Amino acid sequence: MKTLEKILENNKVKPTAMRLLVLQFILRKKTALSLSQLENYFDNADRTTIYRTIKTFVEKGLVHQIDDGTGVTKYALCEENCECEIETDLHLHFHCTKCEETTCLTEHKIPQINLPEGFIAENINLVVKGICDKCSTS
Amino acid sequence: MKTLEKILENNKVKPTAMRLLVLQFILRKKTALSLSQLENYFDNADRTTIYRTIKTFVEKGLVHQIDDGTGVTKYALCEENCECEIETDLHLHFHCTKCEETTCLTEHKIPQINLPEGFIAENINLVVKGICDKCSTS
DNA sequence: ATAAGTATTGCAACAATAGTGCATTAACTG
DNA sequence: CAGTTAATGCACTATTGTTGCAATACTTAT
Ligand SMILES: [Mn+2]
Ligand SMILES: [Mn+2]
Ligand SMILES: [Zn+2]
Ligand SMILES: [Zn+2]
Repeated sequence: MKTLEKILENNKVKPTAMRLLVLQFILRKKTALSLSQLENYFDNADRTTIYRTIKTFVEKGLVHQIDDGTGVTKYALCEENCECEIETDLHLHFHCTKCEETTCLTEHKIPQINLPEGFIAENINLVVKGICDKCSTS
Repeated sequence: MKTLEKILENNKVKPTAMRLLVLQFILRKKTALSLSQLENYFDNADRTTIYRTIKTFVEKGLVHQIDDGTGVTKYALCEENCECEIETDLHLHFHCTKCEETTCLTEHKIPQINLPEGFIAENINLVVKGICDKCSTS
């Protein structure tokens, strides 16, 4: 069980108060989160600070961004030793249309995609929409 | 070769002047387009009218929306007898990071995705980013 | 310990996209 | 032609994301 400070230091991020709080929030949450969720939770913190905190986390490879098709960027913790690019990861994401939560399916890698002649793939984003496990069994 | 009017009527859309012009523009363009591209092209037309024209086209199944990960929704003509949902289609989309054009790869269907227990898929969006055929051969 | 330099934060402002309310105009129906 | 419905134009709003800059906090060298 690593401390919050250790996690930040391992990713070469200086552990400031705000960064520790944001990291704690991300760690506790099992699904991906948006900036506005953080803004609502830390309602006396500055919007820009939260924005730049997440930006730093993304740049340092601590979290990855997810475009789940809702128009709002989501963020989730990277796996340990994760090799994901800055923009996306190789695993697929699930967006539940009922609870509106976005989940990283880290075990489910994106299958091989074959493209027409001349197209060169650099990055792939695969988002499945539907009903998540929690919502389907309740 | 169908006339523009026929295409609209087949989709139960009344052929107004603006709708015909927008449809013509979409038909001529081989790649997906954004609202701002339409706004720039029809620079004396009202933004809202263009917005609602596209919205009507989407609702009537004439075009489908594409979330290509750029943050700007793109629109492209549906194939004939296309069974695509309102939001997305079953084929994959390619976004070129060089020319910034988004292409429908209508022949390339999204492969079967298996999900963890309890997750129910309703819709899948797969976007590949990279270099398109035109940009890779020039 | 102090001063200088660097990193972080807070505030204000901006831009782009998306969307709504409502009055006006055009088209259609009897 | 009058009455009804549909489409358009204008103004305004909301949200997300982003930047500039001044004020703090933190670090490092004298
Ligand atoms: Mn993920
Ligand atoms: Mn398409
Ligand atoms: Zn759910
Ligand atoms: Zn290209």
